[in-house]
Amino acid sequence: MVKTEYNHNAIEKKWQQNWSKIGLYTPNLNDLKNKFYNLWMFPYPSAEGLHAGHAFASTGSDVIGRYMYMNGKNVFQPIGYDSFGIHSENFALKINDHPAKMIARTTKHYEQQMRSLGHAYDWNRTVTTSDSDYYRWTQWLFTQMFKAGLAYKKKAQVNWCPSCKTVLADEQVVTPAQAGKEPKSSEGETLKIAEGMQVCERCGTLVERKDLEQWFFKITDYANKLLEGLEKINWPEKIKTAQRNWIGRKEWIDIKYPIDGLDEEIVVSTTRPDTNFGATFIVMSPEHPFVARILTSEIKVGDKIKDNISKYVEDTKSKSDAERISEGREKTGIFTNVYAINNLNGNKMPIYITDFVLISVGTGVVVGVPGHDKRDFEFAKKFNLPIKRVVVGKDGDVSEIKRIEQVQEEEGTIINSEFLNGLDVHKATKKIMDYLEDKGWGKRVVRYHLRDWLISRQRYWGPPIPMVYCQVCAKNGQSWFTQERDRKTEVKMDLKSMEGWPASNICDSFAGWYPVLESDLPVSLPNIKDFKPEGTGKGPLAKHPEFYEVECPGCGKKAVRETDVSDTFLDSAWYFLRYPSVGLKQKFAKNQELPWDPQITNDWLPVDLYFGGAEHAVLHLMYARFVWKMLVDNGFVDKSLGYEPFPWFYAHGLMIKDGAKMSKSRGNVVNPDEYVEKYGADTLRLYLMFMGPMDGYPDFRDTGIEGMHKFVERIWAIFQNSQQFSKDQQITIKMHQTIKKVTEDIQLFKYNTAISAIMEYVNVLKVQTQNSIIKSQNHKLKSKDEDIADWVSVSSQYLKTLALLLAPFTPHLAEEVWQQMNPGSGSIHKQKWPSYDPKLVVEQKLTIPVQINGKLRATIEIDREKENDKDYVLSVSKGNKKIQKWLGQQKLKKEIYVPGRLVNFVI
RNA sequence: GCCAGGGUGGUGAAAUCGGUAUACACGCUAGGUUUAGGACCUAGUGCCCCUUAAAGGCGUGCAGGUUCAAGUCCUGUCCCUGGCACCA
Repeated sequence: MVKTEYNHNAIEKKWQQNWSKIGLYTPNLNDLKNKFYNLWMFPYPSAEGLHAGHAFASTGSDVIGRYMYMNGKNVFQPIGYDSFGIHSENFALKINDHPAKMIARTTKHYEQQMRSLGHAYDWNRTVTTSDSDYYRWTQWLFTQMFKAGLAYKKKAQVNWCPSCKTVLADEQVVTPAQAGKEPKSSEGETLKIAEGMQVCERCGTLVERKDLEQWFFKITDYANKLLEGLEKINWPEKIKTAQRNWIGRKEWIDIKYPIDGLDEEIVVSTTRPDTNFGATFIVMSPEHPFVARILTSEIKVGDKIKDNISKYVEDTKSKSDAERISEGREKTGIFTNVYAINNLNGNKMPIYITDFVLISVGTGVVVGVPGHDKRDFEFAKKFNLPIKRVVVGKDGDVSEIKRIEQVQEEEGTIINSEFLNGLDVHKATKKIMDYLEDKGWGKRVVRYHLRDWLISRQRYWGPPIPMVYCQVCAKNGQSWFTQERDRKTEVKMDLKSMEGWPASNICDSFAGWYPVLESDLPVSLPNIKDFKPEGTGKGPLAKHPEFYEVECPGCGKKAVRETDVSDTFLDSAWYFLRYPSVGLKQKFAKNQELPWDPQITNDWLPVDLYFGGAEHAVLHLMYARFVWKMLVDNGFVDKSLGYEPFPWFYAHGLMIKDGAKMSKSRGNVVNPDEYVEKYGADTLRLYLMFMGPMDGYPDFRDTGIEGMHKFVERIWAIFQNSQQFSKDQQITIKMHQTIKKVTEDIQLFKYNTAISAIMEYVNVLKVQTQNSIIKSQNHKLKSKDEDIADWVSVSSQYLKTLALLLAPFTPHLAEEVWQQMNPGSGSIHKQKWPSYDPKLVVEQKLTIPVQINGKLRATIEIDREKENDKDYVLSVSKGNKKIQKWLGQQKLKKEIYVPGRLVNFVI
């Protein structure tokens, strides 16, 4: 055997340079035949550099891209940097650097790292979200949101991270487990994980609530569209479920109860009216208008009670929602001295005011059913209210009955409901909803859990929100909307046609606000030194009059610019639209500038395969879908492209190290660079893909990668000894089987089993190599008997196939051996993926297990042609010595033969 | 609490229209080669019984069931991971 060492460093570098030189991965985007837009979620360039988890995910995406390439697809595989935003800024603050400087450094480092992994990225079309050339369009997107009536500023109780010193969207407030961080107090001390903990997705600090005026995007307008769209897309079920849960569509019923002695009604909302027969009281949020009317004495309840209520309402004001509904907290409340009447049974129910009922949920009034609800039960115990349970019959929902029995042991009366007898929860709910609507006592309402997207951030490193506020215009009730209305009236647009105009009826609420003129974009982020967040509720730009003092776009007088920046997730909500248009002229349409070329966009979108992490289930993946839908609805993206940006999404898993998620604080971050240096990118890629299924949570281990390195060297050795192969039916069959297996597995992202199939094939070749050494010595003597030409061509076919199958996993090695074998034939990555002959994937000999009473006792070998000859197979089985011994004098009860699978004798 | 998904050797994991459980690797053991180590090569490696071999018994979280046959299907149960949650 000839031994030549495989110099991975030199060979990998050589091919990376060559591919770049010949532009192998820069597709001609005007060639639309078989387009395949293969997208991997772009990383944010942290100061620590790319870690092995990135390499795992990106290689997974690269393998399928390369496979598609070899299957005749015109693959576009771009890469960029999510470099704007809080994550990058936090790193810059940590290392005491300016984010702009840091990003310039880290993106360079990332590029170098990603190039070294040998991914097939089109380096001519990259995107960096902090470039003004990019964020100009993020700002443009904001103005379009505003003009579509989908952006508004409102004072609200919002999530506040005391460490990042900014507000956060609901989606960015998570459990410590989701953040993958240990929870921290606002002082930065590490806390023990407790149930219900809500932390900042970025830094793990316990989130607080603050009342602040903030910009929101009306994603709630799209709740139903976001929900419906999930039905048609090829996404993992768990991601779809997460989005469904987050959108939280539920059918409620608002039920009217007359108030005893008053000409009033109270509207209670519920999703479980089936338990309504067991209602014994009503609880109302302190913010409810009914309470306000008590306090103004419009509704008379007596002075003493009124005073108590007034005090209780005041007390509640100091408490956050989270605090009010926190588990285990003792129930509090005030009786109003007013009763409501349950239409269903005429029962009088006392009305209480309590803080565990939130005005933001339903109608802010809840009917108390202590027999069926834990909170109501606690409340009833505290205020000595009756407890009643509704039994809906033996055939009812089992868990429901169990729950009832549990309470029954404690106290209360049982009501047998004939009305709902025998129905499960869903049917009972439907029946009573129908009944209540028929009687006119209730009305079905669809409600969503989804909340509007809080878009402003009191930080520096982001696109300044391109909005201007003018006090003069505000006083006059003027805004962009009033101007637009006037303009439209002036050009004699049919006013009726404006009915659908999103903001035609909201002009008032936007008094004073103007988007920055499109021609004035970008609103550049000034290079300031005091960019550190201070936590005042205003961003660092608020200290710079030279930034915020501007002319009003409406009246030309002095006005102020918004000083908050937008959320990072806005940057990443549209980047995939930008990639194909990078490098093209900015002015794409006749009358309107767009961030993308409409033609190229129509040709290349939507994304064919989106490859990314499951952690973005309700963040990026929800925001991007929303933005896309808005762009389609407002004519910026052609309807014909469909209403979903990612029809196919694959969620890869997460690599761990020593049983935990990689993080710098744990000190378990694996840097791919040292492995690339020591073993080569091909070995690393192969190891990462072999560790386990792509959607799993593989643990990185050094010993594993050493094993893979040996495998790579073994492959190299086989190619260096290629002349010693001879034709062999066993190898031919194995080759066809391997092509089949690898092809099928890659399509299912089962790279680990695809690689093990290649290993089996290599093991067969290896045995052959050894046998060949002996054979080739005899060969000279017998060469007349053999067809040498055939011998050579078959031999090279075995190896060519091996190289082709390896190409997506080990692109450099495959290229090197391919060029050795086929000089001048072009890159292996442009070759056609091998196909298999279905006739040649089956072996001529079959091994059939023979069982006695279902236990394996022997195996027999038969010819493939005899596969369906039951009598023959059974007689061979009975002729087997071991089986004869087992059968002996026993009576054969039954003989089973599953053709080609097994034989079973029952005795 | 509700909704998904999952529990297989010392380790990562294969195998689910029911049909040879543990493929492929890692690790380990023994031998070869080597001055030694590493590397490489060969053999072995689920557990139990046994001097060894042959033969056998037991084995996919646990307890049952269906079946000629169960990791795979059914019932119950325990545990783990993820999503939602005093949402009324």
